[in-house]
Amino acid sequence: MGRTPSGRPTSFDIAYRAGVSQPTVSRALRGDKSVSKATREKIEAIARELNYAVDRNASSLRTQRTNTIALLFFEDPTPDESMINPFFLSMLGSITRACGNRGLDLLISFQRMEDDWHVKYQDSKRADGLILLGYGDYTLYAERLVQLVTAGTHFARWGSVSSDRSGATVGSDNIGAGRLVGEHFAERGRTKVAFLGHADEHYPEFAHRYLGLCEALREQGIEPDSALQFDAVTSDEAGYAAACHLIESGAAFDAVFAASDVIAIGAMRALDEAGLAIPRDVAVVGFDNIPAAGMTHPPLSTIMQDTQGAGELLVETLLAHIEGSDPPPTRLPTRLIVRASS
Amino acid sequence: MGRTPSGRPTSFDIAYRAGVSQPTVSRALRGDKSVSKATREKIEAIARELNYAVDRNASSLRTQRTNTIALLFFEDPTPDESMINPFFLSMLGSITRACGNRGLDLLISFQRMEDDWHVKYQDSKRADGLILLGYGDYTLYAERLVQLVTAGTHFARWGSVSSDRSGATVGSDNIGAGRLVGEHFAERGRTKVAFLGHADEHYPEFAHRYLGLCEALREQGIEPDSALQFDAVTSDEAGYAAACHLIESGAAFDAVFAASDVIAIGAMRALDEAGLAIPRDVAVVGFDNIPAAGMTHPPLSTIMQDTQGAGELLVETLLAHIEGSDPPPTRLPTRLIVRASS
DNA sequence: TAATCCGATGAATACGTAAGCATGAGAGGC
DNA sequence: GCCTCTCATGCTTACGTATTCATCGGATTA
Repeated sequence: MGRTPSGRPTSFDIAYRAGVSQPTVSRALRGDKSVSKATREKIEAIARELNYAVDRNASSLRTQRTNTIALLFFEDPTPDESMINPFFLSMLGSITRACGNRGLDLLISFQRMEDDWHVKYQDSKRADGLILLGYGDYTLYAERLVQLVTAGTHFARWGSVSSDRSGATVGSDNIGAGRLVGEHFAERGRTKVAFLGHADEHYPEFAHRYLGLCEALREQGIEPDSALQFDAVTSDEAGYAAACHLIESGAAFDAVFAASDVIAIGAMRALDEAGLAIPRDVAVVGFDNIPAAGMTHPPLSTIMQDTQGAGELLVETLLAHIEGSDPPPTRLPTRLIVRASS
Repeated sequence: MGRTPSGRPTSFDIAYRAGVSQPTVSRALRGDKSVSKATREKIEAIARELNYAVDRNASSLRTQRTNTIALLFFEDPTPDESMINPFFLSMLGSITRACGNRGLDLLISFQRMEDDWHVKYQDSKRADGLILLGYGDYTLYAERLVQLVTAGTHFARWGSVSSDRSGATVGSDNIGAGRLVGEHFAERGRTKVAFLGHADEHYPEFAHRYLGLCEALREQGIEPDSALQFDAVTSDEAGYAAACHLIESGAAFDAVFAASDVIAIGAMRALDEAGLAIPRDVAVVGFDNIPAAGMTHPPLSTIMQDTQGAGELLVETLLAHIEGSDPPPTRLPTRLIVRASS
């Protein structure tokens, strides 16, 4: 009696039972200081008893905050839809954790990018902001970013840091990572280093990795040979194909730096089929430290990115942006994991 | 003029500009038949022009529907938080796609299970229902399921189908899959088949796989030896340990059926270290067909589950449940992928 | 003792939408 | 020429919360 006959209890029901008004219930449950301790405890007890939960839609409608962020993936169209880059899955894990720790809900979508992300998520009040995880042609992506910025959308993206200032950005120090690999090869006495991955503005992260590699090699007195760079997007097949082109080119090489582990795995298959021994004939280093990297034959040396920190930082950056500040881009350090392939 | 001075436009702003009332705007944008074509088009044009998006909180508050579902993971506590079972990641992909196709938003959480999922998601109107993906001790999980059922929560879970009827369930035909493996080994002339994975009520999916294996072997006149079953949860290390126990037991065996690919991968390492050749000395078959299964040495034979169909079916089942029906449990067929390990 | 102030609470309202009911203008039948 | 019927639209309200403002009893101060 005295409450909604059927269905979930509302703050009015709690209020009725506690002999107070609805606003007092709202205040009590939100921890407002102005509610006396006795009243608060009474209300909390009743709320627990009735399994009461604040209606998030009503709450969000009133406060204009959802405490939800949307995680969106941008990717090159692939034939196999079900494959998700393992590296981004690891990011997904760290982002979910970062959100969980802050009491934020996480909405995810792998849908191909459309024109209206800002409309669909922020303008419709589904989320307070967006986190963008992308791999694929950056120049296509960049257009959308500009749209988002002009629409006033709050977002933080993972990617190449220095390319421009379209919104808040967090990324690995790709140049530094490339340098690590270059130095590593130089130490091992490798001088003819091939790079498998795009090295142009369409894939700025890959380009930076290549740039760092070249810098380090030059510092060691080794002149990198641009004829040893072969385009590849992140896929097994692209890695295989790029390695085949490298082999067919007839150019001499004793090391391969693949712009991602997935590329490296494809490349190792090609090298193997060509009768080249790893690491004796060719040292191979990948990028991302995906789980599979530890299971190849031989196990793949690779660059580990700080996915844990990345998730935290992306969420933190996004929240700062939502609060109105303009957080500076951040570059995260990387680490070289040396395994048997190099 | 005539609209909210700053901020997003509302249906009232659209109405004002179109010279109609707010309800007409609402109806027009929802495709209500009772709005004339001319009016509808006018309203749609203005809405597009103003970048109008329906406020989801207001809409959900009014309709009591969120068009959102929550995807929750239940798992055994692991030391390494960042590792997510690759099989479930593949499910994640198919579920996101299934949701996307239906215009549903997907909320995800990997948070350790708490007492109040129903409160947190359904009672608070964050989601219309839940999809539960779990691996880990089922008996712990089952308690929560009962709570959810008694709370009237809408949910669909992935898992062992026949164990009980706590809510809507979708799962693979694990017994049938076990039989496929048993028949496969029998064809290959293997008679002493070990099983790595729990086979009790705590892990009913694994138990069914074992059951199917035993059935098939018996039909081929081979009596399965329960001394060749060794417990293992899904982890690399558990698989390695189980295989070591098997080897140390001194029992003769010429085949290993691992309850998951991750277990199989750990087991192959142990077999390798023990100097046993795969498949010459021991044939190995895994379960799940994770991406890494194709990259082991030798490539791992395994059971492929229909993750694509599973995602669709889970979403479909959940929606049916939300609509009030009580969908029957569904068992999805599996397929044996024969690679070099068997 | 009267003026003041503070802590705790209640009354009223706004957030933006969707749905039920009422209304009015034509169309058609007789 | 009147009545009914349909179609398109407007009026009003409810969804459940959080916030602003007003209130009121009691404690504090001069």
